Amino acid sequence: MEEQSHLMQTLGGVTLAGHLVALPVPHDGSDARNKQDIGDILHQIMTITDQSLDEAQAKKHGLSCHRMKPALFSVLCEIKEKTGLSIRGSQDEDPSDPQLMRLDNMLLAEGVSGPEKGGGAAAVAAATAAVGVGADNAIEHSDYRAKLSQIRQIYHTELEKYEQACNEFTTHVMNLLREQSRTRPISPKEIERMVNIIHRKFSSIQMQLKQSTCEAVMILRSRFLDARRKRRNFSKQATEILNEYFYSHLSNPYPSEEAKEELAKKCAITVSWKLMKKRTVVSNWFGNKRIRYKKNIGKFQEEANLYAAKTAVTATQAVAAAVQNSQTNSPATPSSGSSGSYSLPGSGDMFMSMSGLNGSYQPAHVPNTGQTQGDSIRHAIGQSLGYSDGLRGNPLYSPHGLNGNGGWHDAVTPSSVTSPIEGANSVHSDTSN
DNA sequence: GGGAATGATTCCCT
DNA sequence: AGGGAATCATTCCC
Repeated sequence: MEEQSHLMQTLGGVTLAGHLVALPVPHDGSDARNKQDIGDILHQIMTITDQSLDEAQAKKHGLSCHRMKPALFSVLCEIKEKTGLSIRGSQDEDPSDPQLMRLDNMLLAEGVSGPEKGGGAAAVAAATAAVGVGADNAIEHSDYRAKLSQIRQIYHTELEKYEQACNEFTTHVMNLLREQSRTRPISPKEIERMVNIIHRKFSSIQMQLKQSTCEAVMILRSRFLDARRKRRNFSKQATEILNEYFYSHLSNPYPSEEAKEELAKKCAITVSWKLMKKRTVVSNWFGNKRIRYKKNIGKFQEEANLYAAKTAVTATQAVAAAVQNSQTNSPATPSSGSSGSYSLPGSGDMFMSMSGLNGSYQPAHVPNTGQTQGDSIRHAIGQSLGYSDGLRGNPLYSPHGLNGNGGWHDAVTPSSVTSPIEGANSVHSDTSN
C-alpha cells in the first residue's frame, strides 16, 4: 500500500486515463515534500541493484502489474516525444533521394534490376542495335549477356542478403523494444521510428551496392562498346533504307536532324550510340556516300537506277492510295515534299530518279505551296507515269542536283536547263569530278 | 590473300 | 557546327 501511495504521488497531475494535466505538480504546495518523494523513488530504484535477482524480479513484476503503470508510461512517452526524440525524428525525414533514383533508373535501363529477362535483353538489344549489326556478333553478345547476368545475379544475391539482414535486424530490435516496453516507456511510435532508422541505414548500404553495380555495368558496357569500335558493316536492311533516302533525295542528300533521327530509328541505330560519337552514324554514312557518289558517279549508276525503280513502284502504290483517298475524302493537305523531314517513297527526288529510267524530265524540286490535292495527285501521277508535269511548265532538271563544281547545294534551286534528252544514264551526267 | 567496299576518324574549311 | 576530303582500319568477297 505504501508503494501505491508513492506511485500516486509521483503521478502528480495525471488523470487515470494517463493524460497530462500539469507538470511539475506542486501538489499541496510543499516543495520539500515533493523532493523527498522523488528521493524515495530514486532510493528504491538504487536499492533494486542491491537486491537479489528473485527479489528484483518480484518487484519488477509488481511494478509491471501495477494498475497505474500504463498511465505513467503514457505520460513518460509523451514527455519523450516532446523532447529530443521528436526533434531527431523530424530531422530524419528523408526526401526521396535523387541520386538513388538515378541509380535505380540506370539499373533498370541496363537490365540489372527489374524483370528478369526483359531488361537485360533490352539492354543487349540496344547495344546490338547501337552498332547496327546482326547475328554475326552473337558470340560477343552472349559474352556481354553472360557478364551482365553475372552482375545481375550478384546484385540480386547481395540485395536479398541485405534485405534479409535488414528484416532480421528490424524484427530483433522490434522484439527487444517491445520486451523493454514492459519495463520502460517506449511508445509504438518510437519503435516505428527506430525501424525507420534501421531501414535508412540499410538503404544507404543498398545504395552503395547499387553504386558499385552501376560502376561494374558501366565498365562492362564500355568494354563491350570498345570492342565494337572495330568497324562493322550495317545490316542490308539498314543500308537499303539509307540508300533509299539518298537516291530519293539525290538533288539534296542532306537529311535534316529529324530525318537523321528517323533514319537512325529505322535502321535500328540507337541514340545512345549516336551520343558517343562526334558525328552520328547516319551523318557518317551520308558524308561517305556523298563523297563516294560524287567521286565515281558512274559506279553508282546501277545502284541509283535500282533504287529509282524501287521508289517508282512504291510511288505508284502511293499514288494509287492517294487517288483512292481523294475519292473518299474531302481535300486535304498534300503531303508531297522533298528535303527536310524524312518522307520516303512518294516524295522528293524520287521522281527525278525515275526520269532517268524513262528518259523524260521533271523538276528536281517542285514547290508544293498552294497546290491543291487534285494538282498534287495529277502531278504525282504524271511523275509516276514518267512524263513531265505540263502544269508546271518549267522542266528544269539538274541531274543529281550536282552543280558544276561538284557541289550539291545549288541544285536545290535549279537554274540551268539541261538537255531534254538524257536517257537512262541521266542519273549521273554532270560529273566534272 | 588481296583488292574492293565501307564505316570511322581527322583535319580543314566555311 | 556541319560538311568535304583524305585517310585509316576493318570487313567482305572473289
